Amino acid sequence: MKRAKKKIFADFIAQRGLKSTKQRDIILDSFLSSDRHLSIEELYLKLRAKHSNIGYATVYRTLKLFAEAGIAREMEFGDGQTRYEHVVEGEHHDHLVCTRCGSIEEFENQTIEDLQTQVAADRGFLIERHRLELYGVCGKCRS
Amino acid sequence: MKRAKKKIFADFIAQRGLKSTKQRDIILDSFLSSDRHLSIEELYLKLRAKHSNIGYATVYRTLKLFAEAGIAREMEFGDGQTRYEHVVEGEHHDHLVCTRCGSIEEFENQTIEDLQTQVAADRGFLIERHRLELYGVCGKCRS
DNA sequence: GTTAAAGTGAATTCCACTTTCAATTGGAGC
DNA sequence: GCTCCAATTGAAAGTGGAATTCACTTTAAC
Repeated sequence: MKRAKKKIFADFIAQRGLKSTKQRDIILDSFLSSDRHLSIEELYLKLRAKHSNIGYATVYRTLKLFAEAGIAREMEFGDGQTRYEHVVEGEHHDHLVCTRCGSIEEFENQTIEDLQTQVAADRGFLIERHRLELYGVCGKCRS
Repeated sequence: MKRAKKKIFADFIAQRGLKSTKQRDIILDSFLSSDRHLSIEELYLKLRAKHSNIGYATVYRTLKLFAEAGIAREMEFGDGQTRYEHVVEGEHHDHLVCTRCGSIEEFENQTIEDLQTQVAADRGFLIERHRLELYGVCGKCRS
């Protein structure tokens, strides 16, 4: 899967006439082997540990590129930081966010999706995207 | 209803040992007779038109107070600005946000709520609150 | 190898709040 | 009404994360 993502990004780069650089390679590598919901800051700090010469701006711009290339998605869970999550082809999911430990789980529910579409249709509204987040206490924190 | 909200806020003020000031009265009045999803900036500008002596910081702090008093709720719809919506006793609703004109509609769907609770329960997760927003094009913008 | 376009990163700016602080103002007790 | 003091106000300064600038570097296509 990591291969596939790299391929997608390489194609994106080529198709847009952009350049392949070692910073982008490093950032992509690090992103792909990271937690599924990473903020710019977190990735930047992680990178600094090994590559002290990569700037915040580059991480910021590269993540934006990932989003444009379709291998990452921008998310925000109310802590004021934009997070980037890995995009899996054809998959859509919503989130369960633990307000104690901050962990983020994912879930899918087609029935909920269908109901959303119906609610919108009833009002002549055409849905482009949605966000559904459930905040609460995860199993681990409850026990 | 406007009366009821004013009563709630007056009680809140009294109970917390805070003071009743003309700025707070003016801001509350303006808030209650406004659109249901107002940003600080929007309310501030609206107020400036009639009362040039009310500062941004006061509007900001007063809206926070409204939220604490339970007559307003903080919301954020991805445009980077915090919005305050009117709270109606015992009511819960989600939002339909038009990405063209920025209008915000509300809706309720108990079945969706129930499914959310069930999804969470299946994972040992206890929901405290949630956010569900559908982004797309409203009926008006489509026609 | 040359070179022009693309990329980089330290530093700066932007922006939406948030807090500070000196001056002002309710309001409880005379 | 008058005093006193904590609460309030608003201009201005501060914050923190995002976004942009700009003076170099690198790439990659000749």
